[in-house]
Amino acid sequence: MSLPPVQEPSTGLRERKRLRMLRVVQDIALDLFLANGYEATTIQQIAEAAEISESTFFRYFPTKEDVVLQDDLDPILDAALRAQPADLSPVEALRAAFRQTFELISSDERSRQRERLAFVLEVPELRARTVDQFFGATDLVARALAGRSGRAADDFEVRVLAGAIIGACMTVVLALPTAREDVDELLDRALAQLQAGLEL
Amino acid sequence: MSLPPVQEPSTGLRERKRLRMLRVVQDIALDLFLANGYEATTIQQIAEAAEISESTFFRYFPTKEDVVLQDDLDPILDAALRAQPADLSPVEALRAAFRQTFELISSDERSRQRERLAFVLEVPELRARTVDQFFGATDLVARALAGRSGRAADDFEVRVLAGAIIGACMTVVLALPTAREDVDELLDRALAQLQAGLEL
DNA sequence: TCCTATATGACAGTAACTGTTAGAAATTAA
DNA sequence: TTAATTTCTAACAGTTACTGTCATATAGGA
Repeated sequence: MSLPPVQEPSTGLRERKRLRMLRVVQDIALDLFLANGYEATTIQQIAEAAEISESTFFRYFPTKEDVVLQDDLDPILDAALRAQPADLSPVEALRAAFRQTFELISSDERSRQRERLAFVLEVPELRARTVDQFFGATDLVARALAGRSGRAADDFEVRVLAGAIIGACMTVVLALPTAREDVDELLDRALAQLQAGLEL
Repeated sequence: MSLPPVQEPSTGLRERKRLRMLRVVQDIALDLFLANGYEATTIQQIAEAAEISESTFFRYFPTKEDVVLQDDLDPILDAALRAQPADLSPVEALRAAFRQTFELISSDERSRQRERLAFVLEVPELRARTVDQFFGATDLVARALAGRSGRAADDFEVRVLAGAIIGACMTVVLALPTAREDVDELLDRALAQLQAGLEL
């Protein structure tokens, strides 16, 4: 089960070369950041290490932050969630979607991703950018809940429930860098707790 | 019931003058932002309009964002939450704390605050900065939950529950600009839904 | 009233971007 | 293969947020 690129259609040499170079730049940048710190590393240094111009850097990534943040996981999770059978409960569907998505990440890539996440959470500038991911995820879950319950996606109660679910997942992500368990196991525990009710 | 300054101790003339000027700058800056847009408004323009130097602006606010974001509400909410009687359920305590905090805001200030919130949510740079407020709020709630349930604040289940509560509140904040109801009413509805269980 | 501490303004400098332009490389057509 | 066209790239100048330094001014205390 290999991880397919999101947009297959444009498969010219130029596009593939660009994509490959883009990943290389991300890799080099992360190494530099981890070694010398985020602020201390300039885009000029990244450009020099990757042997591209600063112009090209900004054509690849709109901001310095995006060189760390950009990945293709969101649409994959989205697709996985939509692909879940309709008779699953919303939380069950989410649990399954998470599991499938994380299975796509190979085990050597997994430690790197974990390192990246820890770094994102500890750099204020990068951590801040995760808001929109949370908001987007809430939208996603709200739509899934709406589809499975027959209510509107902008229904207040649907949105509150979606927010509670994502909020719980959020704490898992935060706890991850210091936890010894795997992501999917912690997510599973959190969602199971929600399914069982909110009591302590 | 007037809104007391957070740090009473340093009440020198210099300090009061500084604080008053700081609020004036915030007010002028928000007007400029609302009129011309966040990015289009430079710090130079704000400084000129407020008749201070750019140096002074940055001595007041560490970043351009903070001139919009900085306020004293967080410690007040914190104090209100701590002041709730111990026999209230966690969610009940939170509802009461919210109600008390919002009562402190006078009605003419309230529309201004609402305008500000809508603006913060629509400017990516400002919206991004709300993450840490969410994380901080989750910590706050986790501690409150821990204190009321006799469990540790870093207990996994405590944190998941705190995350779910804050996640639900988050959707309320997001819905606020387009809602006709008041904040405290919507928060109350959301928290009541959580208390009743997570079903739809 | 003098002395000290702190706030302020002016200045120079850095780094993240933005926009433009010329040239190189890849795609398409002949 | 060659020619025409499109698209990617490098180089450059310019703007703005932000940092650090230094001289000056102003408030608080003796």
